[in-house]
Amino acid sequence: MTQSDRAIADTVGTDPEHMARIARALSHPARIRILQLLAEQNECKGAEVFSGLPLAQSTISEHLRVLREAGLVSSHPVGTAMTYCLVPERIAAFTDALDFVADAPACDS
Amino acid sequence: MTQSDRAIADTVGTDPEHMARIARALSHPARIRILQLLAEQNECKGAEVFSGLPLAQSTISEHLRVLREAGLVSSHPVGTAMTYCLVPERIAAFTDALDFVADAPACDS
DNA sequence: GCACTTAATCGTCTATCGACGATAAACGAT
DNA sequence: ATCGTTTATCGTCGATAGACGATTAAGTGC
Repeated sequence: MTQSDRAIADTVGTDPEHMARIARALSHPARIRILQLLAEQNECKGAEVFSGLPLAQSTISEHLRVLREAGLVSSHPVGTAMTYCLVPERIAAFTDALDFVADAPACDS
Repeated sequence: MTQSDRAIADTVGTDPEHMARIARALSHPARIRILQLLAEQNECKGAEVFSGLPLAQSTISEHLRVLREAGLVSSHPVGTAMTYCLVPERIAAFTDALDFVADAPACDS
């Protein structure tokens, strides 16, 4: 890892606490599914998220809260409903931080 | 996402269960620290991992087990000690899968 | 064989997660 | 104002995670 690589990494945030929080938000299949659903709808669609998963409405709402608190998803009301959007930059920042690990040379043994 | 992108993604594995398992393994600050430590030592060093964190030996051993079971770290005995190595490909595969979400167009609202 | 070092496992405890149904809160429409 | 729709929150429960010290297992060296 070069000096400038390190600088970029610091910008992006390699803080273990922070990275772990993001990973935690990603650590449930339903939440991955939600992100994939949102990624598929390039128009950030409302809460047919609720019908897209075999889980109770309250459960999905909770998953959305976790994703929102991690900054991976944003939401805003639209009439009586809600629109959920990906925040791709946050996910990209996380993968960037991880890449400094992924790009490490493999063990030579 | 193009057709060929999708093919790559499938190869790499966008299965939510699988992705969530990897994220789960990454979801603890101590485990992130361990990966960073291993990435810094380009020679995959033994268990001065144990002295690198303010945690009991048994706790760190447990974290290493989680990382090993997720395939992110490998280990082999060297004399009476142990050598731990990153498996960068596994981490890369995970970030690749995530990038299909990270590369999604941002919400236009 | 016996001591010594190192890592993994066990047992226990507390804290957090994830699921659900029920309820509340916000809003639009009539 | 009331009703229906949509989402968030609450309360509860069982399951899992994470920490630790103690113990076991594996390997080296005498």
